[in-house]
Amino acid sequence: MLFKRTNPLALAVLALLAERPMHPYEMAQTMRERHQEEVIKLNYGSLYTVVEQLAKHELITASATQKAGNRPERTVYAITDTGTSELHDWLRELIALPAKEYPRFEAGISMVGLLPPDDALAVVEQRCAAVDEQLTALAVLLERLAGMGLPQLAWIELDYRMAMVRAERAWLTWFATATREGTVGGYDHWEEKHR
Amino acid sequence: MLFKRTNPLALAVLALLAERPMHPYEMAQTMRERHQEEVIKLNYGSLYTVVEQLAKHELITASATQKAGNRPERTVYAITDTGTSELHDWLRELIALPAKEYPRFEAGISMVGLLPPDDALAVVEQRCAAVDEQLTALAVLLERLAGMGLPQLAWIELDYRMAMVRAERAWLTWFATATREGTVGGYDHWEEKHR
DNA sequence: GTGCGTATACTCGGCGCCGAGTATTTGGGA
DNA sequence: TCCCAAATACTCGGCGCCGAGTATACGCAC
Repeated sequence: MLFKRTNPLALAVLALLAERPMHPYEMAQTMRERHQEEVIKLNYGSLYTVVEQLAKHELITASATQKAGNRPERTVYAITDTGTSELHDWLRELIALPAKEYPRFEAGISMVGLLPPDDALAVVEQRCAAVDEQLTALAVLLERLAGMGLPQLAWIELDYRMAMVRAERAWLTWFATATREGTVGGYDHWEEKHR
Repeated sequence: MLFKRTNPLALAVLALLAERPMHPYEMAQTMRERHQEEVIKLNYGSLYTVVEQLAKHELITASATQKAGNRPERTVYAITDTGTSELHDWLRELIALPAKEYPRFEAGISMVGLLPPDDALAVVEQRCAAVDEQLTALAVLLERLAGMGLPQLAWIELDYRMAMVRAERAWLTWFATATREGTVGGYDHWEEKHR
């Protein structure tokens, strides 16, 4: 059976083991420290299943079982050669080919016509405010990282997200004003239906 | 047990039944016709489980089991009052509150430093091309829908997506040139590491 | 030296999602 | 009228993901 590139957590594991051998719990710690959990969903259950999968496909191997002090045994894993090439291939694929995804907001906004126009306007304005907060939070974080002397490449994904969130913000303001002024195409029918 | 707003397919089911009673297979057909499957992931397995869940929570009810011709029995469902209010509440939540999501590309680009700069440039340029195709496909679709006389509200989610894809395209060209010219922060170290 | 909160390290049962598979019916061509 | 492809309508076993739960060990206070 071939390895399936489903859970990006497996990618993170490969990337971490490309640096140095680790045991699963340490991977989690490291991901936390580096704010990687912002980009890749992490939870313990998935982590251990993913590690097991990778081991089964020999992309990583249990390199040692240490016992530090009287702690329970820890299985330390290391990346293999096939693992390294899988890491690079997967990475290339992830960047080169846009994946079909289903953002929740798209689902929501596609049915906005089911809400009365003034309700719709209200919730869109709420989202505007929330998105503004995301934007300032991101700006603060970028400031801090740049201040720490980290190069842009180390937080390039935040740069990307900033651009995306800004674009959403712009679209939301457009839609809000178009709704407020009744200039969005089909407004008359919309307004009439909810009276 | 409370109903959990996990699978957006359940939202689609509620929205369809808000129009008129239907049996599951008909829901799928309708979603296909309206290109809703572009926005909300649809597959038969999930559809029937989701319908069952909704019925269990009395957001919908089996209103009849028809037998058209000699076809197998079909269970027709209808939305309830609690179902209708659930639909509106969920919709409001979906629009008002940005959900934490994990786009695959963010995961990929966050590790772009693992690839040698010229490899990275190549895959980013591949993505540029792919995104351009998405853009023209979207433009064609929008053209067609507008030509059919449908109001903008009927395809507002495509308008949103268009804005997002455009923003991604812009960011990609920026990153590509910054990589090509070596002006992205940390380039020297990146280039040096892969030699 | 004893108590207790926190960190460490992992487990496990369940549940939702998936999609290929099944069985029947309809429609159209030869 | 016989056959086969396409449409109709749903089923089911499996698998990946989840996150609360468990158990031990360390360190700090008093």
